[in-house]
Amino acid sequence: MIEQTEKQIFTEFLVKKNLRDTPQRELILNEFLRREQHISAEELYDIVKQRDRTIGQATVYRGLKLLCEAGLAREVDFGDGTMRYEHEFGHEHHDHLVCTTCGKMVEVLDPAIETLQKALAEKYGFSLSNHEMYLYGICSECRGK
Amino acid sequence: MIEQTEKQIFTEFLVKKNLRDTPQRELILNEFLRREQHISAEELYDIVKQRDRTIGQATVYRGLKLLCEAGLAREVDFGDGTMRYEHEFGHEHHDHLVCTTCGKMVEVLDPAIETLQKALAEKYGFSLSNHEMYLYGICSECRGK
DNA sequence: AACGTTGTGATATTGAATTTCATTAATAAT
DNA sequence: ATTATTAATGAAATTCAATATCACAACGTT
Repeated sequence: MIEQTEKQIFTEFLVKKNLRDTPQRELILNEFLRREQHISAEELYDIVKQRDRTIGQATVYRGLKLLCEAGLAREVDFGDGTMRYEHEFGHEHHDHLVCTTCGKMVEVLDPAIETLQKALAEKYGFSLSNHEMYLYGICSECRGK
Repeated sequence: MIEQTEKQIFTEFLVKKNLRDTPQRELILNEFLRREQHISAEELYDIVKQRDRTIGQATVYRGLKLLCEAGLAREVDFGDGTMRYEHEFGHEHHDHLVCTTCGKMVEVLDPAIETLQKALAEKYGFSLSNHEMYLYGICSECRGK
């Protein structure tokens, strides 16, 4: 069961960092794992509030940060002023192809591009640690109209 | 003289849009053109204030928006919560290679990557209109330490 | 000069994200 | 177990970039 593994990772992370396993953190983790879409801290806050009326928004922000540190979540910035979070575990690195008309988002990966990126960085003496690539265009459906 | 050309572009843009040529807009344009680095609205505001003590910050924000619309500036988002602006005119499209240690930034362009990006988008039925690519790594100087 | 339009600057507002801090809960020590 | 220690929480305040509001000023036209 994958979720089991992710919870294990989180628990191990907390232990290693000398952080505590709290009901709030469990709840944040569970609700985050339960959905596959990109989600903002505020959206997740609304969701967890339904299960724990007293949870604070700061706790959700803090919790999502922890998930990132634990390698379970990753920040995604679509440039609309709100940071979103996506699953990291079980999802290989990928880039994003976004339709500027309907907002549809496709996760893409091109090994050839990845290789060239590394080579490009090295050409300038950089050792590449990570990258972000967002491709913006119009999807076939939107173009059909 | 390049600046002349850029001012001409701006003037033509204002005429075409039925907007007025004001001293504030001239000042914002001039001070923006005068520096080559990426600059934030707030930074530019501090600069133009030295020449016009009464200029408002909103005017600078609005002015930079106009420069973007006129094709003279482009927004760059390094993900630190502040939007920066770079020259667009006379600067072909390029991507960014950023050192995560010292913050050094290099403008890069790889035609092979550009081609593959287009192909990748088309593979998913998207017609690519633009893209953003940020490569993060450590430069040779920082690695030497 | 009078009018309508656009621009400006001061201020207020927004909205995401973070900080503060008193209180509460989890862990460790006894 | 009880207590002491430490970390986490929640409410509220704060930060900061960016935007909106609005009275007033500058301009252009007739």
